[in-house]
Amino acid sequence: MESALVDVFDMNCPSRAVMEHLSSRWGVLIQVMLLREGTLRFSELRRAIGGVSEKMLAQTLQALERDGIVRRVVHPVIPPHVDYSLTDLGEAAAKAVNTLFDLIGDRWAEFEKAQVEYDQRKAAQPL
Amino acid sequence: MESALVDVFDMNCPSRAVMEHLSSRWGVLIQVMLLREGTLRFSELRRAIGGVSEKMLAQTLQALERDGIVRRVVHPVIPPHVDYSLTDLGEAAAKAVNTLFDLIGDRWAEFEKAQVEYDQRKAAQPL
DNA sequence: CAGGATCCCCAATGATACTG
DNA sequence: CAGTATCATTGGGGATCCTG
Repeated sequence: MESALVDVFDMNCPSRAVMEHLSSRWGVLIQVMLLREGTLRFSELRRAIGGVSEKMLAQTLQALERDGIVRRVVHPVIPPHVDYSLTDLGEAAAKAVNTLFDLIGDRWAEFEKAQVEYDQRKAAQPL
Repeated sequence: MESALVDVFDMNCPSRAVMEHLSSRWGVLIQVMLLREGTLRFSELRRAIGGVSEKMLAQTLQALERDGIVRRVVHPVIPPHVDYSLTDLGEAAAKAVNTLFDLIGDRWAEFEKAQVEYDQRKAAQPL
């Protein structure tokens, strides 16, 4: 069971911020991509993750690095070369996130069915 | 392996939206709370989840209901009584999300350590 | 009690340009 | 290449009031 001192349901517990980094829009994609590929450069991540801006990628990577999820390795060469990979802690987090991805992929038909039925129910009751 | 037709790394794939609902700020808290408690009323959820507004709770619950994650049962009484619980699909999702919560709780010391070290590294290099 | 409707605003996000 | 700095935008999100 979880420590009583770390309560993510408490608005002011710092764990809430970490949870938000882990589950953030770009954070989840970065984690899963790094879990699959092992190590990627900044520009590789940018290309792999559709729609992410440089700013958001850099910002999200920094948050994840600070939380100990992502490892950042700078190779002192010109032009610059920076590698990103998951820490041990990050791998554990990424695996959980990846479970969500698999769930969506594996049971996609159920998601679509639920959405269609919901929309039909809504459309059927004007007021 | 996952269907090639469901690619969350593709900006325009509808699965991206579902992933964002599942991992949204309030979505993760709702899922875990319902996983723990089974069934809760609107006001119970509101009280259980620190800092959520009525608007965001209603809005997030609707998104999760549409995706087939949350089951909404209305009891036709006065005053109104509405129960929320997880569907089978929702339970699978919630378990994955709960893994993240446990990770944060169990390894919180590592998160804090990483943050402190990151901040020290930053402070050590003025420019 | 469960939410719908409104108003409002700040912060997250993105586009662009620039630098080591 | 790997970012940082700046600026513009908007819509997420909250507060409030109202209703079945």
